[in-house]
Amino acid sequence: MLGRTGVINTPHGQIKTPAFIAVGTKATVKALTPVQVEQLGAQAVLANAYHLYLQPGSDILDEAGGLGKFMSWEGPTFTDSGGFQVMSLGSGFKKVIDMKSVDQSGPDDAVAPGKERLANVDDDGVWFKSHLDGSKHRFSPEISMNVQHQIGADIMFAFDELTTLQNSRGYQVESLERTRLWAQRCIAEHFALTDSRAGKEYQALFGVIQGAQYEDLRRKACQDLGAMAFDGFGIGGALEKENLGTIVGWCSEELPENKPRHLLGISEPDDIFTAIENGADTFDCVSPTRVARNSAFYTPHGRFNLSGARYKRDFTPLVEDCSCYTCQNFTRAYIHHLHKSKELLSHTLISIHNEHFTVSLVDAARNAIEDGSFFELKAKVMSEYYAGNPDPQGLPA
RNA sequence: GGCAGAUUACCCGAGUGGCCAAAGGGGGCUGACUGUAAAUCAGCUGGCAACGCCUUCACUGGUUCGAAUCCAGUAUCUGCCA
Repeated sequence: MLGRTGVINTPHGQIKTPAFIAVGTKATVKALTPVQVEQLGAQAVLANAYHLYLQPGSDILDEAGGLGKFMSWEGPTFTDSGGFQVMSLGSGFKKVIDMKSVDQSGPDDAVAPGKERLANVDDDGVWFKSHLDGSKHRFSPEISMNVQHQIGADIMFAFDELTTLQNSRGYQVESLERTRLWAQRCIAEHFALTDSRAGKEYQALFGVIQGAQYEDLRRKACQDLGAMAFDGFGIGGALEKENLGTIVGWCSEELPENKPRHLLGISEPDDIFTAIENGADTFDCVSPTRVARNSAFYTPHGRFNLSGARYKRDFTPLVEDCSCYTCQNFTRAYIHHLHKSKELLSHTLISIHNEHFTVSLVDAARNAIEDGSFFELKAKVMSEYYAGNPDPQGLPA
């Protein structure tokens, strides 16, 4: 058991860990007001440097007084570095999943069929083609840090290269070394910027651990970055659901005990428990809100799609005992109707529920660690989540 | 009353002799979504005992080896002239 509880102190308050961080890529948790985000229980919000740099421009956030002030969120904030976009705009995330079983032998920089490559990596940084207007932009460790300092979140991430499962081991090694060098440059730039902004509140920098599914690479990355002056670490990269726990475990064993570990982009209930058990402190994920906009809702018995005709006359809440605003006030039939008639309120109501569900799950795990009932809770959650929905995603085996 | 035109699947709408159970939308149904190019994407959408059969393109009859497509009549609708 590597799971633990703790507290992350930020200029905008504490984060009790384990904690689920709501994703607000473009300085908004999609479809939700900050008041709603707070009331559903989220402790912090994570935005994205690449997106805010393109629109409205990180200088605007700077002028506004920083991310929190700009979006009127008073709690702690994070920014991702734009590293994820190296992959998603580079190889095309959607197609990469499809290609998993198709082509393992192609060139490492292969672009999915029918996709235009919008990012190209070199040792110094990345050329991005804006997904908004096609204009060309340069991101590097230094640029990412400057952008993130302008955005002004409490916790920032180092600029990294996220590889895919299709990349060869050779490429993973090459990429990992690039990410290591970039981490050093991020720290140097971060300190330079921190010095030049004397008097400002302390902002933390997390390094990002890559290394795909390879134990030696993961451990080495942790040792390398763990020795650097980071305030915490993100565990990122291509990982299959089955080895998520194992990989997080390797990282937790190697990384400094006294620094927080954030698992990037994970939120399915089983994954959360696996990750917490293996030492992850915080999480973020787009899933609760994205899936909500496509009408799927989480329940203790699995994830279901509210667009189904079977909910047309279902006058029960999304989840019977749920304490969220949505479940306290609305029925499945009503939200089904909103979704079918394309009313925007469906996005809001389901997002509130899904975020609340995920945040609460992590909160429950935290409490369970404290009173020693973590494994009991995990067993209960896991068995229930799959009982009503034996194979919700074809996983796990 | 006269002249001209229209009628296609749940809706809109292509198709004017065989490659047509019939393009394309919409709607409907199902599924996917894990550091957000995602209010997105994919599949299905006449019936069936289903690699084949049956019933459909307003209705009735006809021409033809073969008709959603051509002809005649009927019905309804739309313009213009009275």
